[in-house]
Amino acid sequence: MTTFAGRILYRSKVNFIEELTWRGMIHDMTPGTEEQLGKEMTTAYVGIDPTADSLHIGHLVSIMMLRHFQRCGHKPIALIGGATGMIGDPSMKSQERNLLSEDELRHNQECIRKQLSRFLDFESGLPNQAEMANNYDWTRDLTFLSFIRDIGKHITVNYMMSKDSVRKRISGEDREGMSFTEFTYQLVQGYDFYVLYTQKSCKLQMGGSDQWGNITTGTELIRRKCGGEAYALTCPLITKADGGKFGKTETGNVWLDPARTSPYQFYQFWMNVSDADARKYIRIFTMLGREEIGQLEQEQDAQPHLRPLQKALAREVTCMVHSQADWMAAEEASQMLFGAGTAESLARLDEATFLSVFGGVPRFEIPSSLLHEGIALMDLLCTHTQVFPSRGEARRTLDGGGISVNKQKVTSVDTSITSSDLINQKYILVQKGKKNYFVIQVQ
RNA sequence: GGGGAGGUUCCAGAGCGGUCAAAUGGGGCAGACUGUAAAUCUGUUGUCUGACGACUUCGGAGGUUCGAAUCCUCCCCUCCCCA
Repeated sequence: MTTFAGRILYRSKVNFIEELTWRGMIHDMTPGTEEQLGKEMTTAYVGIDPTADSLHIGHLVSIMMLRHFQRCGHKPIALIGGATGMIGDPSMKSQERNLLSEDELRHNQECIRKQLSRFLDFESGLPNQAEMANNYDWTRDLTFLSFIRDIGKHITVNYMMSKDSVRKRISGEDREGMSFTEFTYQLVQGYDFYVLYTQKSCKLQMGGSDQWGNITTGTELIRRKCGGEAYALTCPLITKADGGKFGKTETGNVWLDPARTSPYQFYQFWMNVSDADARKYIRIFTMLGREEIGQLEQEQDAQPHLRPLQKALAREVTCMVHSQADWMAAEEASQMLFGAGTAESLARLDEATFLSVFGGVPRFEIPSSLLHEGIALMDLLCTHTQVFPSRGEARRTLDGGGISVNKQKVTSVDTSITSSDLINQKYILVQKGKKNYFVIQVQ
């Protein structure tokens, strides 16, 4: 049909929209988005809040979108929301944000960039090499006057008020009202899109479905201010089948930084996903193809207790975020902990194996002198280590049969621990509930 | 500026002078059942104590009272309506 070189190049690649569609990653998009992507190499961005120096798995969906985008021959931009992050998006219902200093901001940005480079190509020199931007750079010196003159003039309050995120806050049952700052958020974000559109001819913004209103304010601003055509594409918010929040564990966020969430814990997070969620997540968080996933689903149906989906999911994501070695170590540890591990097999472990198995398990250190006379288990768990935050909680858990030491259930509050309980003369393995392991190491 | 409603333990939300560490629901944690799943059921959910009990909590500061989350005063904050 056409001989235009660019078209042929990009037509030969996987179709981005098709890819995301079968993976269940498309919630909504503006008309013409697919045509735009078929026409030429397109630049798209997603926003990332630099609130910490590590990403967590809540960011992973956006990252995967960018990853697919780049694989399909397009150019991804990761936009660090240094400025917008200070305001707080009303659609997230987030309360006050603390202001980051510029140093912190840059530090976080650098760390995030490193993490992103595992997913995106930032340095091949190819035309669709990924880029990073920070909206603080163009917002910092923006004056209020120029903002309301040059940007605010193009968007009516009526338009802004019609957004769900705004409407929900000013009408309806639990209206809370919103500050001017929050109200302005969509315009500030829209301005980002405008800047990227004019400076990097970025024509598409992607994000979670809660971002739809904010994104379309951007496309609207681009249309009104310079008559340009820009597009929006959102993915469904990741949910859990039981309605809980995705990406949280008892201990909080699941981070990509191994110093914050060990590869073992990371692996365990994915292993513990429910069946229903595993089907959904494996499409979103892994690059596995259709056939492979179909195969795994059949296996899951046939032998659900083997958890092939969870295993594959945990393997793929752990390898992608951490490394193959980390995955193997995590899997080995899991085998030992959840497999047929008994008190005897535990005692038989040599130190090297023990360490490799429990490397990712939270560890506490105590001086060896504590054990000479023997020590009350309660003291050990509450005062000398932080396995439990309070004695009351420790006692309650114990009463409910929730504490095991070296794989053996503890039944008495008066249990004490001595040197003879040490594995390899050095370690004590404590379980809080079935799944939470702690290692106490003697110094 | 005027009028109204309200700030309670992780959240929502009762309590409105003692019987309140504070109902109920959600969430969390643990147990049973299982497949390291879901659903269900059970226990638990301020700190210390083996237990009796002690101590710190109901926006903040004072006050009334034998006794306050509950009454009074001032202050701070939030929301709604009118201007």
